[in-house]
Amino acid sequence: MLATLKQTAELVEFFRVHGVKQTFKKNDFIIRPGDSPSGVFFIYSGLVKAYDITKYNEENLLIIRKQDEIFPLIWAFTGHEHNIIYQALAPTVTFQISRKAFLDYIKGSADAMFPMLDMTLEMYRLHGERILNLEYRTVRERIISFLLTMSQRFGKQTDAGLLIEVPLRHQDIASSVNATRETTSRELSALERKGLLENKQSFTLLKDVEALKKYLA
Amino acid sequence: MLATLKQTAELVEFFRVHGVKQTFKKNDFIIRPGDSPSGVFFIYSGLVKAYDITKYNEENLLIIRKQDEIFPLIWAFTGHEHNIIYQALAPTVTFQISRKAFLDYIKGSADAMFPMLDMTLEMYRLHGERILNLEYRTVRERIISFLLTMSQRFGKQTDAGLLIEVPLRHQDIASSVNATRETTSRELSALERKGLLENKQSFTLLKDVEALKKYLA
DNA sequence: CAATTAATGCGACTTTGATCACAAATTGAC
DNA sequence: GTCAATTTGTGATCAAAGTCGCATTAATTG
Repeated sequence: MLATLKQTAELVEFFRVHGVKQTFKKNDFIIRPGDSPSGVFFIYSGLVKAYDITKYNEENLLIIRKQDEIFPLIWAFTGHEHNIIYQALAPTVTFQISRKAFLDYIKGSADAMFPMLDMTLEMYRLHGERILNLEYRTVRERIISFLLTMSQRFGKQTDAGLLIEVPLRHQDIASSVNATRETTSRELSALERKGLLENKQSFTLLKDVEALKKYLA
Repeated sequence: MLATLKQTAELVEFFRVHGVKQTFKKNDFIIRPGDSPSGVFFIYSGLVKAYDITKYNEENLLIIRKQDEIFPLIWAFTGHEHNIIYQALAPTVTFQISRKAFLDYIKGSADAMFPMLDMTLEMYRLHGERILNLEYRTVRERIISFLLTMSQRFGKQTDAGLLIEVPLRHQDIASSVNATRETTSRELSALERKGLLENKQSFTLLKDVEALKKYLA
């Protein structure tokens, strides 16, 4: 991390003071299909799913954003729009400011640049991991690799295993690993039957991380 | 772009003055398989291919870097190592400095942050495009989408069509679109036979961009 | 400019995973 | 809590692309 705690705290403070607070329930849209972003959002608490709709009308999960992150990141800096949908995956509080106010602040505050660069590097790194994940040739391997990557960002160690408290539908996982929902359902069932994990609509529990990693060797 | 021309010029100047100049011939390794980066490289001129080797011993092309870009980007900032291989795709001149000197400079110069953030955003955006590309269900569509994306970054309009003067082997394209070399060869041949493009080892010419785009509709 | 190495072309065959089609289960809304 | 909507489970079938194998062509190097 380049940014200091102080720099990060200042950024949060900027959004709290100058931003418009909004609260979202689970499944509420923050940026709807086809909408232009109305401003730059800072996630004060909660989880936000970013996805797009393919030409086959399927959701393609791009990334899940969490506390202290900003979206839409590329638009915030470049103004470049893409048809990305942002939807709360959990009760979420955001602070929103206009793109202009955001850019003015960033350009005027050297300190604010550090958290921004950190965040952008992290998003770049995450996308890089997703690309590397695709090297695996079977859907099973890619699912395992995807879940292990998710656990780095969202996993909590419990006595039952590594818990990922993120609502992931099979379609979400499927699109992340470039497979169909059906194949993904079948593979998840197979892994559950082996006792390696437990996948529910509100969480995924990796019960035997070591055994899962063996699949990737 | 956040950075001004002046800020970019200063960054180039920093590397020129403090960096060690190195020249590479086509196909020379800059960072070899298994090597730790010896420093942060700035591409003064040329083209650099970043790829990794899969567990099936195939090359997986990650990104092609060009003039005014820095690599390895994530390592430069975070120290996080990846087994990424960097190889010159054309005669290339770089200036190399130590990671420490790089970080000292970045942290001390607010101006240097802007080109860095621009660069990182662009890399993030490119990876995002690659992920979106995978929404296409057939190899043919993904190849076309990949080549169109490449043309945004490397394409030059000529009277014969959009010319991408980058040496792309079929394996490079194949790994970028998650297909095998063989399938990619067959699809490229089919597209050549239709007169839509011409693919040689040193360049790709998109002869009928409109017809190619129709495949993606 | 040979000779060696690397990259491409393509046939024949196989397989993974896509597709289609519902039933069952889970979740959300009223 | 009940009903509707969404999500998941799974069988049967099929095809797109993977695999294997080797000939041909292009590029590199001494």
